[in-house]
Amino acid sequence: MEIYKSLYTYFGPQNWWPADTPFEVCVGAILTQNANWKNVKRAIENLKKENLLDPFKIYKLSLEKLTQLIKPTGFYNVKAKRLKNFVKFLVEKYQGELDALFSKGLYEARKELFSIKGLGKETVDSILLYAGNFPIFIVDAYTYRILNRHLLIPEETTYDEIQALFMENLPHDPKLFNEFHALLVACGKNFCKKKEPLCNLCPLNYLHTTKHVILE
DNA sequence: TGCCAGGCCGGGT
DNA sequence: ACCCGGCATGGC
Repeated sequence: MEIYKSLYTYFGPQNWWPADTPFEVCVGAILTQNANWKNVKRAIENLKKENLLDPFKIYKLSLEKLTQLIKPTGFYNVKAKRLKNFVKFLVEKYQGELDALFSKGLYEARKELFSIKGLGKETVDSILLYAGNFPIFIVDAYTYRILNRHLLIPEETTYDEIQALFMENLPHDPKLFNEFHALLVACGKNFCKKKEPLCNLCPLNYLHTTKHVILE
């Protein structure tokens, strides 16, 4: 919470996820896998321009056409298949309705999403939090690097451990988890980059100097 | 200009 | 059970 406040004070509200619909969140979550968000925006624009940002339309779209449209995100061949896997799941199992999936509850929906090839932990959790509004904390490369660099976690810490760390120390509030993750990304983009081992301007700078051990 | 981005899978130890 | 190469474009 301390960290959250520091980040919020510095960066302000992030207004995530940048999308018009829950389905757009899901598409963005898949396309942003190890990709620059600006490239993802371009790909989503391509889909919107042709009015294809819809589960049934992507379901019917040819793989080749889909591949062309999402090219800017990189890894377009695998991502096109992943999108296809996702919409196939959604259309054939839930009539294309995300709400039907989400009505199963957080952990059942999470299990279902994991069964889709190409959706890993971060992608699934992003869908659950930002499209489903479920209180699940997302861990990503920024989260890991920021915590590790400020000596809050050792190198070998896993996704599940980091997620548990947040979820055991914070109220399960989707609004809080939403903002917190977005703030960590903002911090990571601006300060805790791979270069620059020490981030003097980082609003979390105080953490490793004052030997904070816990996340509260 | 080279390194990196809001990961994930599959094959090899 | 880990470890690592492959996937690939555009930003800065």
